[in-house]
Amino acid sequence: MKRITIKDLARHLLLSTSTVSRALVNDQHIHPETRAKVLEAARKFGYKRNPAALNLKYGLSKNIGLVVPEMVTPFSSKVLRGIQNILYPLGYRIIITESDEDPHRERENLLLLEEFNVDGIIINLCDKKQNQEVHQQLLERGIPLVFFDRIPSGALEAPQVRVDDAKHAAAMVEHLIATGKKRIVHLKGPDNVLNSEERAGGYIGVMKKYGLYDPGLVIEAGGLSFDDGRKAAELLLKKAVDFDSLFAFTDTLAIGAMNFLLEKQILIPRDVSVSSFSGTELATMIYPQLTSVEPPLMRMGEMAANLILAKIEDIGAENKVVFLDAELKVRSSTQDK
Amino acid sequence: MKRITIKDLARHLLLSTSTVSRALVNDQHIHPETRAKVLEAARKFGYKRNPAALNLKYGLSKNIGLVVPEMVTPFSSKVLRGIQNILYPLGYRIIITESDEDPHRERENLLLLEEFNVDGIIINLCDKKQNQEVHQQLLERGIPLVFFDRIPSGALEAPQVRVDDAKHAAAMVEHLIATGKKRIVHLKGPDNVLNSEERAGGYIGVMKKYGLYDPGLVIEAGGLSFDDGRKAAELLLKKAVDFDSLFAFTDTLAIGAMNFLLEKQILIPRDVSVSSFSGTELATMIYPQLTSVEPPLMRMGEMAANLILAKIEDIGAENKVVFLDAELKVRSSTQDK
DNA sequence: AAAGAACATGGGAACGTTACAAAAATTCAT
DNA sequence: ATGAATTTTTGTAACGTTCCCATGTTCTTT
Repeated sequence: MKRITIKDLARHLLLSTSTVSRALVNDQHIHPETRAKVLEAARKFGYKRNPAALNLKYGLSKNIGLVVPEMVTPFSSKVLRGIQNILYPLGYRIIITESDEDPHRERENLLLLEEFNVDGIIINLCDKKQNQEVHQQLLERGIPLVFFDRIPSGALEAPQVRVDDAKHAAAMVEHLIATGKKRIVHLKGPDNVLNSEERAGGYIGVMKKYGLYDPGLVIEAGGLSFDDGRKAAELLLKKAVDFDSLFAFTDTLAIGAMNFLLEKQILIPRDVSVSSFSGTELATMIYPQLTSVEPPLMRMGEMAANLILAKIEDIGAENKVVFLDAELKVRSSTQDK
Repeated sequence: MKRITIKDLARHLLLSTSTVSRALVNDQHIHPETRAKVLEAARKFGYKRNPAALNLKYGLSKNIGLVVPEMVTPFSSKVLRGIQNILYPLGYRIIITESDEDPHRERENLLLLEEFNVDGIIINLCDKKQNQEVHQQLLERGIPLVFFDRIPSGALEAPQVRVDDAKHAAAMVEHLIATGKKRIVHLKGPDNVLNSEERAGGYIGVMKKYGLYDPGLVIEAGGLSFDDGRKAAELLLKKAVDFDSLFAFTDTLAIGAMNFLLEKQILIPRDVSVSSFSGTELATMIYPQLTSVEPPLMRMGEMAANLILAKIEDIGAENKVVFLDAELKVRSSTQDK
């Protein structure tokens, strides 16, 4: 089926392509009657402008790349939703790539997206500094980047959307303490993620404030998967750490740990209460439901989309760092009932 | 940053654009030495062919659309992974849209993708017949469709990738019976999904074979969400249905039901064993882990990608219906230990 | 040595759209 | 009525690439 082009319309209406084009873009230098006729014919024949032609003409592909560490949990999907909300109505296409928590794949994804001629890239890092030269390079080549959630350690000239990790981690620990917990384990995220340090910082601050801090309570997960969570819990038991609650860097870690504890007949929340950061739907899919700090993921996506649009429009636009407020959702994993 | 074009290379090398082009596409009518020079310059200046120009020239956008009901569970992500495996190396971009289990949004997504000028669409339906005119229309306009997992009820001229729902459902029921269960509830999928009927068919067949069939054991879920699963379980208890196990249409339904049962102190698998179809990572994220029929999702995606490629290459290609073999994964939700 | 074959390169059109300059048609003021 | 001002329309180049045709080289073959 051949696509209807402006030429087809022009031929049919005995007008020049320029006139038809002007009618379609609502230019002022055109007779209202002519415009009406063109619009009518366009409707009738189902004319749609050819994005490729525009791309070629303006050098803008109307493609935005998205790079995320994984899509197994609903985290990225939620952010994607937000991005789509903003970008689809504007005619942008979104190309998604998964890094699989592997900086090497992240690098490949970024280069692939550049190949695809994207107008900009929205990215959730898998490593706080591994690909910094690539990011820098992309920026220098005029491809704007926007970081969200997991941000780079160095000072890159790019906007960011994030939450205040330390603040919300602190709030969570306060919550645990308020429910009477004293031996709160922090399942810290891996070193290669900047947020690990910040959330741990929030935890340590509050623990110290109440005189509860004990370095033995902090245990670092090797990665961010369920399995890493399991292994961390296993280690806790093996080391015979005395604990009454657990605050994990992430949903996945918390759930992995929780499952291991349940297998060992440790009841939640009766014996140990469990909580996490970066809560997604996952937190409500499991039993018992997981208390978690939930960032407004959809808004995060919308914000990131708006920031990238601003950068596309004006490459010199300010590199804002936007902090969004997360919500502390208390669920059954931290309250006996 | 200006993109390097063939013209730039031509100017620099004092050659015509035709020659440069020929060197780059490895045409035979070119002196090896010239080709080497061009390739070297291309490498040095970081030349990349402009996809938009090719799109315009050949009328192919190298965009493939993907339409899925949801991305909250890892189901679609897994399929996407498979699709990417095949299509990204070939320079295709994949544009993802979510229908949110809403035929109206599915329709909008399809039209959006058409607007985006995709070369083909891979789709997992949210309703077996709601948008059939749209699908038909797209096919008529020369946009190939490939269906996977949830397929249309009518006979559309399009390839499909699926599993044998009845067969695998039957296998699951056999498994439950083999573990000594007799009162097996089937949490049937909603009417608007074709697979519901087929999986229920497999269930009924085996139940009858063993003389265990009782219509009272079949309960239809209103939808496919966790909540629909919860509600179904609630209904089971309210109706005081006597059952010792449960086979759900889907992971999400099974998990929703399971959580409700757990809340009511019904232990799994001690009191009731639970199983599902279309298992994803979700099945292993929960406690106890869920026994499930797991279709090879990544291969499903790869298959779908290959089928759409065949159709793009030759619109008249055969409309194959590919059946993939699913695996029955037995986990703790159906075995006492 | 000449004619033809084989090879290597250049020129230009085409894909669909828009923007600018130019031309044509219309309106207006005197 | 007539030139000037204004409105409307047209022609054309350009975006980057490829491909066909034409032209110019070099190499065979007799």
